[in-house]
Amino acid sequence: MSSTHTYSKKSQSLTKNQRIVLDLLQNSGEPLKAYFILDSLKKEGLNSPLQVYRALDKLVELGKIHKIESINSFIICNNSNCASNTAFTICERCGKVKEIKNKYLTDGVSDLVKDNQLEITRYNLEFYVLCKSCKIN
Amino acid sequence: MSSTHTYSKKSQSLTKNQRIVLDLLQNSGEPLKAYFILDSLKKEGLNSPLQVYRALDKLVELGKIHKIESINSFIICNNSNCASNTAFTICERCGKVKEIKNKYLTDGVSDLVKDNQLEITRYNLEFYVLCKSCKIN
DNA sequence: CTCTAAGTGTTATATTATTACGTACGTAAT
DNA sequence: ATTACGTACGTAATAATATAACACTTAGAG
Repeated sequence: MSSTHTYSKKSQSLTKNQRIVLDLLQNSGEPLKAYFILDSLKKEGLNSPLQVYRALDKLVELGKIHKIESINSFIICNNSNCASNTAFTICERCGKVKEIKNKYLTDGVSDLVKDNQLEITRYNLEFYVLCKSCKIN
Repeated sequence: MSSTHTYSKKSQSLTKNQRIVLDLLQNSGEPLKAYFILDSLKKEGLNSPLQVYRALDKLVELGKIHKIESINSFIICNNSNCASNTAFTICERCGKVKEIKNKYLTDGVSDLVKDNQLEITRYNLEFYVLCKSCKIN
């Protein structure tokens, strides 16, 4: 028999602010900066940096987005279940960022580090590259 | 034939500001923040953030120090020849940072990434860990 | 000596992020 | 139904991090 409740738990769903920030990042697909997000969502009712940062913090915690530390930007997560371990390439010339999905890579890194007798709780890998189109032109 | 010039390049020696910033990081061994460095070196004649950032930028470029992006801090380089590729562990509990020197790790990462058909120009890896003493206590 | 690249010193300002405080609201225990 | 609690919200103020612009100086190559 199913629950008599017809509504889902609050903890399963995002709040309005979290939702609109996530949607923006989702639609963009690119890394966005906090204050850009703020400007973009002024019309949705976001008025202060803190509202943005709180939403971003929560979304990072949930693994729905990632922070790219070296450019102070946030990007939608392309994978599933990578709340703690992330890897990106960033083109040095055009700035394009991609999340590295290759399981071989991330597993391999984990193994290498484990061999080094470290207890890893999470990691963030940022590879600066020359992307294909920038390599050509 | 080789050049007839006997270079004693300027690039071999650091300027005063670069020197005192490097010395501070060397003596500290810990990651330091730019404004902490500024405060610490007021007595040596550093008066503005820009003086610190310029010295830091140059030292990073020379590979003598590294920036740890996720904590906006700078640390003396423990290796040699790692201007472009760096890897750190950061303890989640006590904040202690160590540069990973294990050649096996960095070579391994390079290989993994090459297999992934990326042309890497440099990378920065930040592993959050529980360090030995924090694991015990 | 002269030219040039790199560095300096200073002021002002831009960018990124957090503290502090009070309010609102959903959930679970009483 | 009332209370207590945890989480999120809104707002103002401010802290922390980093760069722009400008004029001047210095070191080294030629």
